[in-house]
Amino acid sequence: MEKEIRVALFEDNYMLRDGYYQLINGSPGLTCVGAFDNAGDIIFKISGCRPDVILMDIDMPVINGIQATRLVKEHFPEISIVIQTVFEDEDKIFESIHSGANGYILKKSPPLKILEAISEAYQGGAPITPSIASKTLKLFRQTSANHQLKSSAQLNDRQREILQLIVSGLSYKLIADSLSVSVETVKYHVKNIYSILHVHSRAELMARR
Amino acid sequence: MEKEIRVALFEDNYMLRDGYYQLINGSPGLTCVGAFDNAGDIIFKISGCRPDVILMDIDMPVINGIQATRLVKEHFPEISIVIQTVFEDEDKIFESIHSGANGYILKKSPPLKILEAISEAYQGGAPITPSIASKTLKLFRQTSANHQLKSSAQLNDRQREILQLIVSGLSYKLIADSLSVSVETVKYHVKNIYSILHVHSRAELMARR
DNA sequence: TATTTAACTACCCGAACGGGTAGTGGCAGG
DNA sequence: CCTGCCACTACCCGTTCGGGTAGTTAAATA
Repeated sequence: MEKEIRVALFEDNYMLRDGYYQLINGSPGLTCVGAFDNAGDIIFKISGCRPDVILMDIDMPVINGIQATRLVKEHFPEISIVIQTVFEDEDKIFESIHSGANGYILKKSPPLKILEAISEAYQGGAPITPSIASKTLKLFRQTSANHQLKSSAQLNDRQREILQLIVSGLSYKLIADSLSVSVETVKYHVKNIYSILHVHSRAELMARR
Repeated sequence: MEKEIRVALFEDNYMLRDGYYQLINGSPGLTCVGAFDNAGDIIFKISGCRPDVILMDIDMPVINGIQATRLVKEHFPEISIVIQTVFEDEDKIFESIHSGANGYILKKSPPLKILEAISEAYQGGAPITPSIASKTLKLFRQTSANHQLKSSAQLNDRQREILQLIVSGLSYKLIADSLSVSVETVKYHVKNIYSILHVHSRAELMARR
């Protein structure tokens, strides 16, 4: 018999975590080597139990599943991570993919599907719920389609103008003065820019170029 | 008689502003075409009075003299700006120079020196108090000396490591987790990095590269 | 051994930021 | 005329940042 797949679990809901734990350990070929209710200090936790696959809840206290995924992938790129969520939120999917997650499934998936997802991820596959799959395709069309002219394409003139000032290191107030509009207006545009480019801060914005 | 030098005044202290106004208008060859107690909406104000030289207080409400200078230089690079301050603060000098100011003098300078500074700035000179001059030289040695290996030289290993994560767009919390240290420690290092590189935010930091 | 320095941890506070919601006026197309 | 869209303004709220201050520990130096 070949090696068992070592699985670690991150899920803040006690009932769910316990359920998954039973489910995994009850499956031949799978062992749950760790179950945690948050992803704080996740690198340390991972170092302790050395999983092959991580089943990661997306909504957790301390740091969320996406951030946690990014961290793990930085230190242990060989570990497969399956992100699990209740939502089919477009942004969450986008971020999950970009955080390096291998799969993205819904919590409402039947237990059998979850076990399949773990195995599939371990074998190098990309377990994805069909409804998720279609959304990722849509996102890929939007973004990696162009990919380099992306950054400031798909922005209108005003947004591009403000983006320019943002990346010059100016604050809302300075941008507002520079354009002779209110600070609120600047915030309005920046919000839209963030949303279009799928970032959430100046730092992320500037890192993406 | 040649054209008079048109001077605009930004100074929040009423007494001083009035004094300067009298001083300038009392000098042959100089006209005070505007005196304001703050630099809010400065582009509009400047557009209204079209000065050749601006005498700018560094400490003002709404937006400070350095920010104001940056704005003016963006829109009217031909206007000469003399920054005036009570402090000989190293950082302020550094920022003033980088904001594009033409001169930097102390408020305690005698009136005659101030008038000279205005004329000198108008003629393309760089009026600077001697004590300021020596500090600028020191700063230049530190920074523009290297200029491109600057950014991460003069930082130690730990600081360079954290800088790397900062420019990747990570938050304090994520950096902390990534390095397995406390958020406070990360803040500590970032503070030092900012201080060394003379910036005050992620945005400025990333703009400088 | 005493002193100093570097790296780290911690707490505090005000300002800036991110994100949500909502309302205005103008202009285009139905 | 109504509807939708767009640029803009505004307010709210929770979080993050930036910066000041201070205390700990360990190593280096005197």
